[in-house]
Amino acid sequence: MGRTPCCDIKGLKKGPWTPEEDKLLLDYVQASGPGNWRMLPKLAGLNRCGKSCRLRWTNYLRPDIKRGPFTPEEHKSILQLHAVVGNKWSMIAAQLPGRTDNEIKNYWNTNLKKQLRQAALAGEHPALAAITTTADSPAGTAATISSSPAARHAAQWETARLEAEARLSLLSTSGAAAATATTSSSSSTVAAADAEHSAPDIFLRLWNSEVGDIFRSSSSTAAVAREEDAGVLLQRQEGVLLPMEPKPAEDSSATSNVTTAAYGLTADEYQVFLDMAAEDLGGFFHGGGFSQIYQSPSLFAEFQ
DNA sequence: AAGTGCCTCAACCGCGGCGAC
DNA sequence: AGTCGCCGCGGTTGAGGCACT
Repeated sequence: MGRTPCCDIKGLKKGPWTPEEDKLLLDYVQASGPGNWRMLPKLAGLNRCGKSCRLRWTNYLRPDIKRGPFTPEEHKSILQLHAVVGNKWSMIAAQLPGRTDNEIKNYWNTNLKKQLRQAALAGEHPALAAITTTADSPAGTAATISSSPAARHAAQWETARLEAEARLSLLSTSGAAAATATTSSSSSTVAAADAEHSAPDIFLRLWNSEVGDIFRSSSSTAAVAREEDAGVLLQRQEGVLLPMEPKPAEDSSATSNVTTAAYGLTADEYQVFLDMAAEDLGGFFHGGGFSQIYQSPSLFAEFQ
């Protein structure tokens, strides 16, 4: 390849946008619509790369962007969606109308992750401690999981399950505290709202569903050995996932065998499992997500 | 009032996916 | 089938604002 990135072109402006540049971009997009970001700067009279223009539009200038602090519903949705899909910010953003992936990512990194870590360091949630610390470490869980899809998937499910369980525990604790304490902090507001909703956790519901049954039955026996075989660099210690010493990379030709062997499934069976999970989650996502569920009593009842 | 450290968030960077050729 | 180029995503950075001493 070796293609020169568009932003390497000399003379293009970088850094903060001026109001004049914003107006040029806004006027052009409103007149012609977004698209062809590569050509847009030239057509709009901007001395910026297309990438920068797209980012400015999607994260700041778009008219449907919602400003202001996250609501308790949004807060909870982010927590639960993150437990299910991980750092798929665009996927999470798609469930929160008016919120950008960048905004959610920042919110998570500066707010939610800190909250979880503080709770973990307080000794209330050892599982969270392992998750939040290893996830931050370059040599931690996410970074050291092998490239095997099955291994990644197994680790994601396991991590999400532990995180969801710990979070439920955290919410029940903080919710009870919020019911007795009368502070005005945003976190207690959120906790109070959570306690008020006491809604089921999407991940635990999925975990306890038919999809989870299949996953558990196919992966529970000799789980540790399988995780090692599959290259999942984790070890379980009293319910806490800890990073293991890295093993030499698997031969790529053997990866598909490892994939299915890790679960004790044939390739077809594994695909069926993935399809079922996708279908279950897909229905959830296409149904409008958590905000939709919370706003609709019938949907909420159905979800329980 | 000045200095310092922390936090937030807009913006950048690098990479991968995917369609066009 | 291979290459090119655009787009979008996730991780990271750093300037500016804020709180604290």
